[in-house]
Amino acid sequence: MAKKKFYITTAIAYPNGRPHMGHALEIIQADALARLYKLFGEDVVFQTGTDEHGMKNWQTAEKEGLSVQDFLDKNVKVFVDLYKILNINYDNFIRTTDKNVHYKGANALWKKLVESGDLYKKKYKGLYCVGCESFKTEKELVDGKCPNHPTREIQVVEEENYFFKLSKYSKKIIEVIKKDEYKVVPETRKNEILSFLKGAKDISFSRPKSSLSWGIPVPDDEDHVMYVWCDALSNYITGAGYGNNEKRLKELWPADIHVIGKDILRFHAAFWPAMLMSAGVGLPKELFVHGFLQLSGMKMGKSTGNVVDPFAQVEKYGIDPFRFYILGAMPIDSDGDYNEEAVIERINNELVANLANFCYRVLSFTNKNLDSRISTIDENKVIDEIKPKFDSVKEQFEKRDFKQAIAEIMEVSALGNRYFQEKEPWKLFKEDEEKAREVLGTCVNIVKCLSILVNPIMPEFSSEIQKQIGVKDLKWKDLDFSLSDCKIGKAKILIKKLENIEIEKVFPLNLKVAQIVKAEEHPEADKLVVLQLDLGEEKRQIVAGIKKNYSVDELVGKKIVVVTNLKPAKLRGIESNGMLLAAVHKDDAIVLEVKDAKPGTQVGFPEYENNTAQIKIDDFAKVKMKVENERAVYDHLVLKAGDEEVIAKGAKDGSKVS
RNA sequence: AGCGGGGUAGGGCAGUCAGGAGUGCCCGUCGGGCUCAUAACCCGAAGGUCGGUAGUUCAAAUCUACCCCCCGCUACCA
Repeated sequence: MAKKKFYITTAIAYPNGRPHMGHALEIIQADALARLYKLFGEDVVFQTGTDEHGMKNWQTAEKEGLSVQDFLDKNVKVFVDLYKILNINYDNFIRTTDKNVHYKGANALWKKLVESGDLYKKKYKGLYCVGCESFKTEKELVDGKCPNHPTREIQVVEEENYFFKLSKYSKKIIEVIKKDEYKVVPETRKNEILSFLKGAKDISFSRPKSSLSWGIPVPDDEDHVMYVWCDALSNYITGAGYGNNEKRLKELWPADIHVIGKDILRFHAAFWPAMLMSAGVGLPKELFVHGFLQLSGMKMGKSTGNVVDPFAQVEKYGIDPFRFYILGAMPIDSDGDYNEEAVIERINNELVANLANFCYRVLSFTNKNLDSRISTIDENKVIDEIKPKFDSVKEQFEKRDFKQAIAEIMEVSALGNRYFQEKEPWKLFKEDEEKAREVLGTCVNIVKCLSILVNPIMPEFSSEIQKQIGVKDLKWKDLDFSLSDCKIGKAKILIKKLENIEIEKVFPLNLKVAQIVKAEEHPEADKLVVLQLDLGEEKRQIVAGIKKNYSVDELVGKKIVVVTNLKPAKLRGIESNGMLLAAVHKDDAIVLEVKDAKPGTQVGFPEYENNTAQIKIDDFAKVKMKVENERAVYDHLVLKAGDEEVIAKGAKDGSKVS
């Protein structure tokens, strides 16, 4: 029998829109693992793909005026393009709309579950929200309404669906997860799923064709379509040959690692193993669950045009540095942070200054002063210090802690830098060339080892360094100091320090100075006042909730700050076209004012661009501005109208500005 | 509100599960060294009541209980 291959997968992406940073994160992590196990000498098969059924895809396609298939083809291509740009070395790309491979496999799996007696039909009566297109539980409702669509009525809908006996398997699954036969990494996720499994109920496994037409038909029952579990999760085995290529399946399955995000833990650590058990298929060995990337400083979302686009980021920072940052940004058991200032900092001060510079420094020195030749190396202290690091790096990789693995690698090059400094070869080579050759021999070997260690993270950099040394395709077992009496190639700078990079910072609000020309009490409300404003070029009417704090008379003539890009709304029947800014602390509200600035003057922060796109009230609520010293402060910057600081007179420090 | 994450030096983090002198990393600041290298590298210093209170203990950043504060998600969520 052929040797078992090392099979690693990512979750399949839902190609309903463009790929975002999260997709980049997951595929980079999986790719790094795939490369790691190749270094270890495994025969790796790496699969990714797309999850193409479901109402959302269907609807979005319709909205764009395309046939579903055209829509999907178009979107999937963008994912494939991204993976190419990211230097992702996958072997198989599975699409759930693939009739030859996937449909066959999914059908085979369904039939197996039927044979095991684990699928049964049940009438399901549920509370259905048309807005969400999904069933809600009693608990999720707020005052009997869907929290996301409070204006719509919840309908009681009765459907007949197939159900899968998850409950039958929950005990067994708890066992295998506890024993690490199905290893859930990290620990926190393992605990989480174990507590979920205790109360696991059977799951709905199909949808009537009438409510979900875009999916795989249930075998022998035309009225039903498979729900996402059998349709999507099954990709891991169908792509490996289940139901379509038994020989291949034997080589690949069980999967060695599934890489997924924390949001789909339940499906992979509970539903999926239960399905496999029911079908009599072995379980995957490991489930590696990553957190999310928080896009700090720019988390305003789509409406403000502030989405971080992985394509643009790679373009800006380069593939390897981007991979380096992404992998280094994720703590093993919590969310990571992506912000461009940190990206630049880490690339410049760690990647370039420490590691890349060490490589160049060593190789170019050897080129220039030693005729590119190194000799045998002495037994020496630095080697003893470095050798144990190889195991530490491996250990961290095996824990899937890329962040720590990178930290360990950086220590190797830091040790190299220190050694170079101590030995002062730039002096030594003038007095004792042979001695200098030994020192550089040691250094070149360190560079060689670094090129191996760093390979899963930065494949391009790794192979380029090896090229410069004159070696190729080194594996983990080549981590040694055996390179001697040889000539190296020409040194080149591979990763440059980033300078003059512009980080586009957008302040989500478009603020202007407005003078109150008229103020009246709102006839229908006891908290609101209606203000007529002069904004220089234009007039506006806004409604503000400050009746308790100000009389209408004292408001007239004030020059205040108004949000001008807010979607207009009617408040108790009167249209409000904007919102004034005030410092709010409990029941106090103090209006932000300016003295000299003319009506219509742009208000903002010179460091930020002002967003002009219209935003919704929820987006506005996300803007964190606070009072410090009677000034409005955002990101440590003081809000200004031209040169003039905007004042909230008498406002307490820490008051929210809203 | 529910769920999740967090509060450790001026900023950003690791350390906490298996308690043992505040140990460490990156940036910033200050001082020194080096000049091979991408103004990179090396050495050193200043800077902390480890969110609070109470407890367990010979010993608590770490364990227990209670409390306070921040953030994220319910949405393009991998």
